[in-house]
Amino acid sequence: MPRAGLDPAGVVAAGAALADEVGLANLTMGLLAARVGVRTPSLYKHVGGQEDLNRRIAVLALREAAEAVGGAIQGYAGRDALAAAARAFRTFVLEHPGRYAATIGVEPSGPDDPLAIAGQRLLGAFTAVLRGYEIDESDVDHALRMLRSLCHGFATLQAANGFQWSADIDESFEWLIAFADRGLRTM
Amino acid sequence: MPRAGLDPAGVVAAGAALADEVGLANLTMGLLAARVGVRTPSLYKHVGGQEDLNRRIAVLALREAAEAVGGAIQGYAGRDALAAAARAFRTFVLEHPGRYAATIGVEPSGPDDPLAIAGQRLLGAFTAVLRGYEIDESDVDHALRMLRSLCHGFATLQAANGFQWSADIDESFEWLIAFADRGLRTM
DNA sequence: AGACGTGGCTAATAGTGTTAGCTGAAAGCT
DNA sequence: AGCTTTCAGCTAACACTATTAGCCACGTCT
Repeated sequence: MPRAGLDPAGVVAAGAALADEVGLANLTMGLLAARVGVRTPSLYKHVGGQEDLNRRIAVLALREAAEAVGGAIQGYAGRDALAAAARAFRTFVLEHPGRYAATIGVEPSGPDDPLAIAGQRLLGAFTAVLRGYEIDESDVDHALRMLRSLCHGFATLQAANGFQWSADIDESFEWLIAFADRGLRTM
Repeated sequence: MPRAGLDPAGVVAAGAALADEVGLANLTMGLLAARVGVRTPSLYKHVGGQEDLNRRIAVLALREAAEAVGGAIQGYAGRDALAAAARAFRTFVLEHPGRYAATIGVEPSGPDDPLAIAGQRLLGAFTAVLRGYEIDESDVDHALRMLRSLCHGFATLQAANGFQWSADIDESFEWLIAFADRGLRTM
């Protein structure tokens, strides 16, 4: 039996890619094993099990999302930064629905959990966007939650085909960005 | 073997209640069977299987949510209606996380699918809220999606414990309602 | 009372996650 | 080089869940 040369990172990356392709719910250990060219039990040499795999995919997704959003806002401020962040976030979720779905419902075990750290990094990117607006210190947390709810809600609803009827979805998203921008500017 | 006197509606109601208690992911056919006092295979006399059960729970949840939101806004308009609708929606999701989770990711098969009809009813309640604002016809769809994204995003993030840090969550939600109201009033 | 439809049962099958224990390939040491 | 050690991958086995097949008794309807 020739070695496949796997490591945890490779397994997680393959799992994330597979989740994007077939949907997180259809990501099975057997399917992943076949994808990386190995029998199912061998996966347990690299990840602790399905739950552990899910957590690691979530960490990967949050890091990538933070990277995408953080990179997109570089050099922008105010409305431009908001638009860039929102678009980057939505694009990420739509291009990687499986790994993003893995982030929903996982709870960090503590403040130094890699999951918590990755989440904070994504949050940090949105916080940077808010610095381009004149917002009271006491409002920043609320505004952050509002942005997160808007982006998360819109992206997940679209990913789940939650918008059935007519109007153009891209147009709605741009409208939504403008709406948030106006609200944040007039505080 | 005395008959248990079950029917589809009863099974679905029990399934929804159980999903709220243990989480949708942990809702197993065996657990549900035990709950209603019957062996697992007997459930298949009332529902088509797990997927069918999930759809039916989703329909129930959407109907109940529409009822809750629709009832809450009766007699109110403008900001009061918006606040009542948002609070009712969030309360419903937090009190019934399992059945609400069942609504995510299910797609109606057609316009006369009970699922689609129930979804439209919920949407209708939010549409009624928007009638209290002076919004261009062309903006209504976008505003509706914005409201839905905000409420869905906030409620699901909170239900999944997505808000980790300090600030008070109820306060954030009220802030969010005020934010949306201000934005909708100044269009 | 007798016939019938049907809700409940047991038994069996398939698929998935996981653990135990073996074995040979790769890496390190003398 | 040869020896040892580690460990990635394998097979076998088990537990749990969904689902189907087929039987049987309860309750209803005439």
